[in-house]
Amino acid sequence: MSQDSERAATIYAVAQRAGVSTATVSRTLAGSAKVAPLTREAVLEAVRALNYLPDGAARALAGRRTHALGLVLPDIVGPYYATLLVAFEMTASERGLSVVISLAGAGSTPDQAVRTLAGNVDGIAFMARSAADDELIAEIARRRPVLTAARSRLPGRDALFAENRETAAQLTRHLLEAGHRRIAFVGRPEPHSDVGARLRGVKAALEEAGLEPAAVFEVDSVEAEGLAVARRIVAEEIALDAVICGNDELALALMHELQDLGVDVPGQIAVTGWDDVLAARYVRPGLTTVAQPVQELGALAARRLAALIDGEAPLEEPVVLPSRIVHRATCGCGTPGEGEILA
Amino acid sequence: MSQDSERAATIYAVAQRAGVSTATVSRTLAGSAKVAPLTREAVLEAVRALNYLPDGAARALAGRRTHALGLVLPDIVGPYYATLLVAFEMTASERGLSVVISLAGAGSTPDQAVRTLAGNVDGIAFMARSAADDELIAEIARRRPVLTAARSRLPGRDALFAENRETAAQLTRHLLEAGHRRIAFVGRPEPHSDVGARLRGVKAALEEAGLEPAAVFEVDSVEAEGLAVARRIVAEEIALDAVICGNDELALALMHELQDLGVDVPGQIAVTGWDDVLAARYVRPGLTTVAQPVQELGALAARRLAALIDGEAPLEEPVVLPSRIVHRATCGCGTPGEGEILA
DNA sequence: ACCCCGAATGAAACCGCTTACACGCCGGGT
DNA sequence: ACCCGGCGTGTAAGCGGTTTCATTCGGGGT
Repeated sequence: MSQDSERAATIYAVAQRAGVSTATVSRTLAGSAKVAPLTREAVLEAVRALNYLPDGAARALAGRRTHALGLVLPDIVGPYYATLLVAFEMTASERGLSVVISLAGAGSTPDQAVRTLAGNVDGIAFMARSAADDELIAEIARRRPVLTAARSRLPGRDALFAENRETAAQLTRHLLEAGHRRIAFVGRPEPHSDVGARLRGVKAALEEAGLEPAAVFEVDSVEAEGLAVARRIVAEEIALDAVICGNDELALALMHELQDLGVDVPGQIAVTGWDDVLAARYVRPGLTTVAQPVQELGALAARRLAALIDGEAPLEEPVVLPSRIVHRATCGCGTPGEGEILA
Repeated sequence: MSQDSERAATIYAVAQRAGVSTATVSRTLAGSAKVAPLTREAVLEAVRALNYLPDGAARALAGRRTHALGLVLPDIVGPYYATLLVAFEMTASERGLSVVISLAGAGSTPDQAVRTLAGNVDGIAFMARSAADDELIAEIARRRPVLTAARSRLPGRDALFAENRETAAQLTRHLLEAGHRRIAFVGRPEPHSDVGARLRGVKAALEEAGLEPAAVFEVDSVEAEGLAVARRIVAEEIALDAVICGNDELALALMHELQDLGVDVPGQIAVTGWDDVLAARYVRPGLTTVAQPVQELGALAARRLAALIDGEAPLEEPVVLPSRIVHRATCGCGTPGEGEILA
């Protein structure tokens, strides 16, 4: 046996040892109502003596509050979700709430997992392209407060976003100002995805300049695809001044391979990414990319969800947090700004 | 209001609508005991019609099982913990268990958070240098199955590790074979930490060769420190052939700065890291580092914890999973092996 | 001395589900 | 025809807390 076999002490045992009723123990521990100092001491001493651990399930059942937030994420590794998660958890735990996560991998039976999750928490935040579809979220929303982040919005529910479109347009204009004309995009612009919004921003900026994308490579955001695109560009001699990638993995792989194939970055082809991962700082030349407000997104999600659970009204409008272009060297603008390694 | 105000359907409502008792509903949903096909259908239809969502708290209370695993991590971002977490969650969810995380940040009041967590789950995995100390873990262990990973072992409890010492020794020997003699170590070797074990391995291998570390820079594993160490090495003209870093962040920052200061890596100074982060593949020259079996660690932790909860006996011996040196170019051995970007 | 009030506490009714136990029913063996 | 054994189902007792409501008790005001 891993744990001691003595049956765990209950609130009744504590009450008995302290010579009070369970109500008093409960009140003492909750710190809510008034308890006479002497009584309080007796209770606390009994708690200590019995190594009493309140049962979360019983507490949740009686109090009609699990004090837990659900977080549904795609099963993707990488700094983006890790950062989000950390910020979410920290914010939740500051408020005494715990976090139950569910990685709605496309493979499994996410519906059931999400439903079970819903039965175990006070509210759920659905992040990005997690496998839960709108219909399922709507179903859950009828029973629990719910919120979405970086994901298509549900009418009447809180929605959080990191800015994509305008930032992408800005990035594109920057590239245009640096003299690039033949600009390509790499990434799969799925309907309501971030990457889709980025492509729209790029197109919009290009259109302002009377241009259109020199090419759009619709590939998944994984390293192997970046590599493949680089090879295609060189092999098929696609004439390009710059390529805007939907994320950093893509950009890093593409740039690395371009260099291996003898292409000068950014001299011949400029490259940009999105996310500002660690590697973006360390490759040479430094990768120009976009830093998203991931921490803020995670923290805000937890805060809003807690507010909704406390009965606050949903926000009228989606919240859009600003992203920030990090100028390094691969955009070829010649004036690298910040983005250096913090000293 | 965020969610519909109609009171959520309970098992009683379902039973009534289906014309059966709550026991039958429970049995049907649990899929455990025999239920007549017709009855089952009636129940399921009632569940659907009422959009019934079982209350996890009530279920846990009655069943004396939360069906949840606790995971305590340091509040560190980076691919290591993200990968661990993903593997842990996937493995848990395959078994129908949910995962409650707690980031035991050194700052907060981790003890209380961990205790509360313990009251909400069937068992807890303590990972790496999370803020929970041995005493606290021992206290929890008296009430719940508990396991540690990449962390000092608790007598009588399961313990999982990634190999550190021998791999570090191997890495050191490799450096020696490449002709390096003056070898330094960078990282803070805290008592039971991974980094400590790595330093011991380095020292052991050096000793075999009749050497000792040319220097040990005891700094935290953050970029800024790597940068600072690089500057010291150059400014103080410390004569070094190679520097083994406790993790990749340190190695990347150090190497980048060394290069900026005109030092040839690995020509003048070889550099190695630990963890095999994404950036290790993309810097030039490619960073030689050590890949840890993080996924396996996470998955195994979940599997073992589930087993302990099911009453299995703890393992007699700690489990040590092998790490793997990824040879790239910064070790200066001239024969870069694998570690290329996956095509 | 009496009354009233508030503070501290206790009794007990839930919260929604699981499950031990009991029961009714039906079919096969004797 | 009778008995017995299972199967399918219902009854009801918890699981371990929270919270409402009532009760007790000690003072201060008049």
